[in-house]
Amino acid sequence: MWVYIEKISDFVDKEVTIKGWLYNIRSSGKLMFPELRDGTGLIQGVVSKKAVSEKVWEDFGKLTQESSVIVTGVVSKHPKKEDVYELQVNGLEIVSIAEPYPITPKEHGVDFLADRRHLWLRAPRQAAIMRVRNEIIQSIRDYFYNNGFILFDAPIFTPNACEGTSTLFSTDYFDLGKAYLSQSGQLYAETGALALGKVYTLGPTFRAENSMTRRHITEFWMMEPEMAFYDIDDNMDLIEDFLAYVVQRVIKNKRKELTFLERDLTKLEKIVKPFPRITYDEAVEILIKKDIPLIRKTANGEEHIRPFPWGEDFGAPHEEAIVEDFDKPVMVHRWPSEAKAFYMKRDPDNPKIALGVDVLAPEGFGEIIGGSQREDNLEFLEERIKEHGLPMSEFEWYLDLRRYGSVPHSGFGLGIERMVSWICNLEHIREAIPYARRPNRIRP
RNA sequence: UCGAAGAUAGCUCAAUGGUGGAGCAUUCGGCUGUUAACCGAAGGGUUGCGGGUUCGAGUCCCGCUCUUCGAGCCA
Repeated sequence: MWVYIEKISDFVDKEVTIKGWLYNIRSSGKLMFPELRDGTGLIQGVVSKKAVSEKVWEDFGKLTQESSVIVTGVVSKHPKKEDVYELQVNGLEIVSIAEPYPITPKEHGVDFLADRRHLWLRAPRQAAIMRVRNEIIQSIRDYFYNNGFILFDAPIFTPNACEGTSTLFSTDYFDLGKAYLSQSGQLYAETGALALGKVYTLGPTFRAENSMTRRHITEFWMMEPEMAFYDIDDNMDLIEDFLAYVVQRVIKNKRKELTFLERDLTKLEKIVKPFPRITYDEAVEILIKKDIPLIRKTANGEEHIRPFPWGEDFGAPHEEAIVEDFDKPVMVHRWPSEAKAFYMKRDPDNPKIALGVDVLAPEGFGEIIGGSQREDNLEFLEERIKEHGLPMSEFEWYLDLRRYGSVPHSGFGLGIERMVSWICNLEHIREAIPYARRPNRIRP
């Protein structure tokens, strides 16, 4: 009977068939130990020369790394290791002998591996990450489905820029001139919220930023919920409830994979409600207390400005300093409006403040969520579009949301790959998606 | 875009300005509990590209290309 390796413990002392690939093989005279993988896990086979036919013995000798095989044998417990199973092999059918495989069980450089991403994904580590990614996305879909949200897919081709055109990829669009690849589905999600109440988008987004860091890719998946009649505080309530749900569910269902990735689960287990909420003002106080300067690049080097001046956005060292005292995601809210996007609502009590919130993941993973209450006043929004030099005509449909039954509403955007990086404790975002697109890489 | 480091065998890396090596991978042989198995042998190189200094350059100098790491920008 054909079984998958992840279910192998249900078949102890039974004969089973495994269909998969040879991951590695060791031999010791009259014994061979082929390691088999089938996409769901790894299992070690034991081939004893006296227990198998001469043909099976010889065929095992021909196998190369990643050769595809159908192996039959009896499942047994490992003689020395707890909760580890082996396959006492009695039959082998060779499906295909692999050519010399470039990715050996030894170490490789990241560029070498990235060139062979289509093969690298077969590695147990990469497969574990992909399983965690799958669980994260499924948790997100289940959370929103079970909480009354409607999946509302935003278009990828867009005519306008949400926040300036310098970071947009463009392409020709028939007789209509340029189309841009979406860098956010938010504006469309807002239309969905006013149509359906609570919606979310989940799809690829694109940023033409020449950012060569461990936290950036040019094509990434973003999940953006948008809720009518939610204010900034309702928004933060949702963020912490949602994040805690996803993290706890992934720990529960993907413990084996996270353990394999050497993730410290005690740190993830602490991700439960409530999360710390601090205002931008309080965050600046922390920076001043810790004497973290604002660093400005100048013609002849760097200028260190202290104390940290109110109104400036935070960089990596600032996020680090703010988060290091907490072991949960930190929600920093009520930002200087100057530094924030045109669609964020101004604080009615203080026009210098925008009702935005950034969520900084612990352990130095930085921003994983950006959100806000949206500007719902027609005149204010028109003003903001003018201030940002954006073409009013492109936003008429967006402004209609403020003309026809405008309501307070809020939402946020979560970067899926940053979430995966954080939960798996990855050193680089390139491992968080099957095929990472970066400024210097578009293949394979 | 800026800053730093780097590019040598299929891979990961050594080599004081003086005959380019090792481990792994590959091929062959040995071994009845291996697990990044081990032991023995063999094959494998235009030292990223172009120029310069020198009796002599992988090594020093100049230019270019590419990679990695960091910063900015952001999710």
